Amino acid sequence: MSQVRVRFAPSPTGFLHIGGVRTALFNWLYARQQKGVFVLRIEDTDQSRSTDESIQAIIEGLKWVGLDWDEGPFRQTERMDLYRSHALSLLEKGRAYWCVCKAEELEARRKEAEAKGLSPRYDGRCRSLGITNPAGEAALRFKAPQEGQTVVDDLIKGRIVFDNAVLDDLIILRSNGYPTYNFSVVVDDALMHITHVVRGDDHLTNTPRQVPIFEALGFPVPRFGHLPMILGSDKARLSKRHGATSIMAYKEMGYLPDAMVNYLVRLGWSHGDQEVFTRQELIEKFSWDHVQKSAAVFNPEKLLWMNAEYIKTTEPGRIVRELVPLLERAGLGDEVRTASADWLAQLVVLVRERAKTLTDMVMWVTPYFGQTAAYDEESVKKFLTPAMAPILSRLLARFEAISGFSKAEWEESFKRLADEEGLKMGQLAQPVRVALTGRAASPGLFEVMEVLGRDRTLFRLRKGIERASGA
RNA sequence: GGUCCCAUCGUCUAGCCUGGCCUAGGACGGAGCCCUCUCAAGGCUUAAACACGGGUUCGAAUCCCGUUGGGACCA
Repeated sequence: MSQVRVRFAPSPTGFLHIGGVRTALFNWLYARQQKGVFVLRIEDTDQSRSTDESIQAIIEGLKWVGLDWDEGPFRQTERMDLYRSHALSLLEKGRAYWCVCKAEELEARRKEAEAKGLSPRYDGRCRSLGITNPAGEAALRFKAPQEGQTVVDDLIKGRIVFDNAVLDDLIILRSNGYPTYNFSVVVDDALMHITHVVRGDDHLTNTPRQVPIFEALGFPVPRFGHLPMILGSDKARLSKRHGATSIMAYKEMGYLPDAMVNYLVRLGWSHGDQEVFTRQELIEKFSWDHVQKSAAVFNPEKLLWMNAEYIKTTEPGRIVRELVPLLERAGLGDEVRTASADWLAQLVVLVRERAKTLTDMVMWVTPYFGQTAAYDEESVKKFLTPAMAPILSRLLARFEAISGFSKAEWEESFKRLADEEGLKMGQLAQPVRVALTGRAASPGLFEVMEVLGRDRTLFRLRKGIERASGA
């Protein structure tokens, strides 16, 4: 058994799409599992729509989700000679012919055929003309088989039979000298020795057109696999209307690449009831026969849940690394630089089960930087009332009386005071919470104090008392 | 129009190949309860699906045929 070689072959006409990432992911998983080779190929034959920025976006996106390729990126525009020479070799072999039909004529005949209720395929009128040296504009057409069947044993859909009688002689080289999509793909896949062509469902009907070309060229025909599409909530093909579709948009929104990969792989693939997989597990457990045949609706809520799972379980240090750039962007650069790695990790642990995204986390983590907390006015009004001031002062006095900081000790002291004042825990906790964090919602009070440390806890408590009694 | 693909809770899916263990399981989301210093997280409970119609069979979500409905491609 020869080595598995798979490829991801996007066309660079915009950002890297979620669907593209999933196609790449399935190929990548299979390559890694089979100790095979993952090739990246840029299908930029359509030069009018291809841009260098898009190529960068593809590379950037794949890197972000950690899908590394072993060969490439190859660009079709650098391989034009190959397509031309192989097209001409088909001509020599008598498997292709020059067609001098004009575009307008073809269009007219197509309409006519359609009007008669016939299928609008090329009628093959140049097929037997045997043109050797076309005078004017001419395209090269492939002599497609006209009888028999083309059978594709699809990795995902199973056995599919196509009648060759419905195939027409498709153009492989346009009159301008450029190869057509169906031809360049075949040449590339053949020359790159791709063993498994795994791509979107939308290419399924291209397959019976491509298989005879492999054969005519004398190349082995690869296995094919067609992945179902990803749909939006309205079951239409996923598009901007459904929200973000660019993979990098998810980075911007604070998603973790591992969460993204985990969510995407579960969109169409399953392993019993398991939802969360390490990357190693995915590589080991992935299999084509558990890939769903039908299209799947992209569900942002489940992705969000998945991301929260990863935020909760990923090693804090790694979260810190992802978070720091976002904190810098939020204007906390100086504070972050003076903070220790351990403290930042502690901070992540403090808020991690409340944050569903890294962007979320920035919001949760902000109050713990700096000497003072920014007050949320509504919370202040509600909890830092003049009536609370004397009680908070007594709390401050007790805390000050304890040298050093011990969570257990401070908590005990806090509860005793609440008890003596005839207050429920919550009645005392909320004002303190606002004093310490500026907000009415936060992690557990004593964990907050621990992260703040003794000095800042006391400082913020004093500030809170000032605020409650005066201003 | 032709060819091809697809069809289990709102969504992702298990089960289908190798019929009975399925009064159809899990997950997200929803509802409710519990926990609780707030917000979360967590725990428990709950509603919710085999597209339809025929066959085959003692028995069908599972096999076969058809219908319907989606989708892709070719233009």
